[in-house]
Amino acid sequence: MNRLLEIYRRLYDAFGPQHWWPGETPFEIAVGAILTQNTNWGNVEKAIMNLKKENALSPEIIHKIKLSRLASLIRPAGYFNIKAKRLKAFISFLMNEYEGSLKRMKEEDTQILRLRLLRIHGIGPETADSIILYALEKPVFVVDAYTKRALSRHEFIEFNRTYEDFQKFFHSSLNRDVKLFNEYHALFVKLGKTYCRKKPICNGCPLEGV
DNA sequence: GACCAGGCACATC
DNA sequence: GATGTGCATGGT
Repeated sequence: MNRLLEIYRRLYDAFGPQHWWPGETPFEIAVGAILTQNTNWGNVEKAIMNLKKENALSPEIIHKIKLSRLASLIRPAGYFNIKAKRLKAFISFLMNEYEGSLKRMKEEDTQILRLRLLRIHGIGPETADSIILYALEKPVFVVDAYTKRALSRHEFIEFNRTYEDFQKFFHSSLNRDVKLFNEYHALFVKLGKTYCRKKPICNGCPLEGV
């Protein structure tokens, strides 16, 4: 039995479907992926609400809006000066290379696109993969801090391995399935919020004894 | 008041 | 390649 599928089954049985990503459009998902960097999702929702309220949640508006104005709108998400620049950088890329269209971006070869996203200032591996998986619905596995904690605590792989090492671990033993990767990552986040935090609450953890 | 949250870039050794 | 630091709001 594939151990990673065993973990998936346990998480799914414990928590059920997670209905990710929370967002109405691919563009909103991509914006959320940048805003949620090291930040509680509730704060991101407030920032996105501000953008919607001002009718600013579109590539064209964010592209031309003043940096200081954008920063003040996304203030609740934290790191707002940095994230305003990161949003601008991503959207310049989207406008210049794909006519502001995520549908166009989706047509790009996945590996090429991933490398191009990683060259954008402020887009690292987790953000790039979140955009590819959740906004563009292409099968790459998203690794985050919760995933690393859970797998290292249960001695599957050392915490200090690289992002790519963790990702390969999943890619090499699971089918490249968008739905599976979507649910699996979301379940790791759920697990992390419930049990596998910096200060773990291991009692009752569904991964006990895997 | 301390600690944490769905990272990333940059400096320094 | 490894380690340390700045970025910042809001909930527990």
